[in-house]
Amino acid sequence: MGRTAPAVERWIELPKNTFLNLPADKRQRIIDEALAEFAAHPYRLASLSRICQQAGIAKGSMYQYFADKFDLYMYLMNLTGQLKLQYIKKELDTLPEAADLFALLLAAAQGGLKMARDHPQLQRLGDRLLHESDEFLAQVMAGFGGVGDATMESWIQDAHKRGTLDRRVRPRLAAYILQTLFMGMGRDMAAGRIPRDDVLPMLREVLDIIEHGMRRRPRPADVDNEEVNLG
Amino acid sequence: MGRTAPAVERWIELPKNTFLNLPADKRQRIIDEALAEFAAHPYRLASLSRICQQAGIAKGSMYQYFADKFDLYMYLMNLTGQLKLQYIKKELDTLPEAADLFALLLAAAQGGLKMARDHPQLQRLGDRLLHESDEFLAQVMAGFGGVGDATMESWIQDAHKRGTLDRRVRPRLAAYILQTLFMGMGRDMAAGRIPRDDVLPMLREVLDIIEHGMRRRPRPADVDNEEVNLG
Amino acid sequence: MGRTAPAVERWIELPKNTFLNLPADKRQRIIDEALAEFAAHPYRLASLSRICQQAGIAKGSMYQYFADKFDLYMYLMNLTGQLKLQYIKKELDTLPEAADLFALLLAAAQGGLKMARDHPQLQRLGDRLLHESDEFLAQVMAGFGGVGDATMESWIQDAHKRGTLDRRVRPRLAAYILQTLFMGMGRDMAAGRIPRDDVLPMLREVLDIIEHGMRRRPRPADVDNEEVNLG
Amino acid sequence: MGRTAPAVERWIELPKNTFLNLPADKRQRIIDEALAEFAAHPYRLASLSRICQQAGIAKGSMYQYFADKFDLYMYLMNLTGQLKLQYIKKELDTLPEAADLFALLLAAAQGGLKMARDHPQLQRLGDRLLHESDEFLAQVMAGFGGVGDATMESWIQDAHKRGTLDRRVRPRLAAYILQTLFMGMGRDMAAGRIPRDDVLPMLREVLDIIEHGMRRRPRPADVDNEEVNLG
DNA sequence: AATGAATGAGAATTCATTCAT
DNA sequence: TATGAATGAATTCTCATTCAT
Repeated sequence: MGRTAPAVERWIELPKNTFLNLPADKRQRIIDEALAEFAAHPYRLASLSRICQQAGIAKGSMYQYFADKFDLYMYLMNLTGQLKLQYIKKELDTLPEAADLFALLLAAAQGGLKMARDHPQLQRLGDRLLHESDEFLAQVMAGFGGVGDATMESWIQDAHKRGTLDRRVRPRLAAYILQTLFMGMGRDMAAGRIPRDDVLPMLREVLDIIEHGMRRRPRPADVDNEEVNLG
Repeated sequence: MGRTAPAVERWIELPKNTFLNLPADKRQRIIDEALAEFAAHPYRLASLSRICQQAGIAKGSMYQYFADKFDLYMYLMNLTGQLKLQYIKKELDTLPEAADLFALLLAAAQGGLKMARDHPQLQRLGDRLLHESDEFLAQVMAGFGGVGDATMESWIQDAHKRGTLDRRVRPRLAAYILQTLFMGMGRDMAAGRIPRDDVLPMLREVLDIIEHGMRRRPRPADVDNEEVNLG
Repeated sequence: MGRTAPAVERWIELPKNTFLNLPADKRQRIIDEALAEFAAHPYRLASLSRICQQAGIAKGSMYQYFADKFDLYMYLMNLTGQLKLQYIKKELDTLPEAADLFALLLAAAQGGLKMARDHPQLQRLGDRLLHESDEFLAQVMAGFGGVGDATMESWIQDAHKRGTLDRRVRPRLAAYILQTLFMGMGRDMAAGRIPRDDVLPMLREVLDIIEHGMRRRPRPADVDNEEVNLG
Repeated sequence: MGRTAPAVERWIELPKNTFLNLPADKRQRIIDEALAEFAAHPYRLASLSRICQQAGIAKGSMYQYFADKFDLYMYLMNLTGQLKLQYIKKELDTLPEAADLFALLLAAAQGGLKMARDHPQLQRLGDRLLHESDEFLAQVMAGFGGVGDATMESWIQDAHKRGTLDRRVRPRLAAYILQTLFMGMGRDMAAGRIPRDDVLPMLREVLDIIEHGMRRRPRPADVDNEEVNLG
């Protein structure tokens, strides 16, 4: 699947100049059709022939723009990542300097979910990644430098320092819970399992629960009682 | 992809007698290799040729055992479902009659995660399903009689009646949060992103947070204040 | 297709004793299903698996009864030929000793068509033969000793001697015309293109025309005139 | 076998431009080999692999030229139909305006037989059609706009009006007799059972007999007498 | 004598990629 | 720079035949 060339080399070629010099509308057309195809099928089943046919270009031309199928795919993944960052940054910029952890989380998640809502295909493109074969996933990940949910973890550590969160809540775990829920909601919305308009209100409900779950707990005694039940 | 034959008829053929009469080790060998293949690739890309080659049987033989690729796939899905039910049932049986909601949840999730830990391939097989085409998914689901995560929702409703949970926590949403987290953990563990031995302790931590997030909140006034923060 | 063994050897094996010793009903069952299959598909597409399944015998058993697919096929072809001869003979036996040519023809054709009517599958089995590949046809024909439409030719020669027919009608040609028409009608009836009940009256009409076309022509002059038109 | 796509859509693709733009000799080579294959085997058994191998092209290339096996087949059938019409038209054009029925028939049949003589494979291709499954036949026929042997029947009706034919000769039956004989002769010649050079003289002899059989009969009384013989 | 599991060649079709124009 | 024809390996599935029990 794909090639065996080392990831670094791959990265360099990304799209050829021939592609970047293309008239904007033609370039966009190709991007759109490629996205539609890769969002609709797993990598191996996405068909270059179909993309070319839909975009109205010759099959040979695609190879003037990108080294191969994998190159095109990585280009799209890159676009996706950049766009998501933009969305998130835009939401965070609306916050006051000293915003509370859950305000940050809500803003970030809103950014992500808004992107998923505005560009469901990009969301699906990303989701598919988790379900590609391991070899393929490794190949793709080699291209990205560990996209880092480290950011979220650091937020949580900050909140700990401020004493907002219960001390037993490990930052790693908290980040994991939040990421998992956000990704799941994004996936389900992109797949149409959650109506578009429900997703932001739903996000608030989820965060409300999580916040209560993580905040400093008033009377440790109660907690211990319950922990007995859990055992 | 697959066929259009009515689900009921399909069900009957499932594996042919030829397969069931096979010596146990040979049968297991075929199951193992098929699982490995279907766990590693989406349905359409999973290759019968590869399975046969790995299992050391002739390509034609596979068609003595199963009607076609889809039949083999459904057989594996069936095994998975049955096994998962066993795991969950076993955990639930250890609970006292009048167990608390979170005790139930912990037990059920423990069951699921133990299966995922013991049989990561089965877990991945199930996960892939979400990423197949809608059409294919419908075809597979037609074969199963509504697997029902209604159970979890009904548990939550019971807890509401007993007054354990905050009244603003909607059962649907609560069930969604829990399912998403459990599925995510199962997937990540099966993919090796969570070490096997960490998963059960981690599950407790997660449930602890969620429980605190959903339980009855002492002073409603505080909650309202916090909602301001979230805006 | 089939084998390359010399035709004569083939002939000898025809059905093995294991088949002839079979209980009559089981034997008949096999014959029936085999006929249905070979009548419905060209040789290469007729499926032994299907025959066995329909007849309720094991695939291996078929090879206890017949050397191979071709052997079974030839056995059926043989049955067909014998049955057709019986039908024809029966019709001819109803005629007076010194029957006229066209009475003979009508009787013979009636015999053939009655068989086609009573056993459309046998008729189709025979018809298919003409459309098998040349190699296959040669192989089959090698098994039959030129089934002989010589009989018909000799009848016509007799009629010539009696002066019934126009002297310009060559026996070979006359036989060809009649055979072609009879075969065509048989085929069309077996294929359902002619209703069963219409076939015998239709045969009379056809023979009526042919008879008038072949009988001694009163005034040769007229004929010559028309021959000018035909040129 | 084949597809279920509506006939009209099919028609459009017939051969792709890729095929039409091919150098003439290569295109012809492919047509020749395809004809040889489809003339030698029923549709289902005709092998694209064999055609490609014989024509010296890659298997994948065939799918650049035609949508699928059925498309190639229909293309050949089309060629056949067009060519046959040309042959027949050419013969009919040699006739005077007010030609006699049997002059028309002779001309038309000569056209058909000349085509069969010049292109025996095309003839066999058409003949096979009768022995395909009804379902397949319907699919093919859906692509043709009713080839119409109504023409011949109308000729015969005209002849009736002019009083050339005996009034007891039904046009339907007459047309059937002629069609059956012509088709039979075409088939037998294409299969090599009639020497090429014999076929046109033979056709004259056949038509001479048929003409005498159908023309107005001088003394009805005689005819009745003969009918007694036929009984 | 009867079984039925095993086999492997061969079928149609798809697709990323190359290369001459 | 753009084209689109050519390629061949890979896919699922069928079937007559063999052979150990």
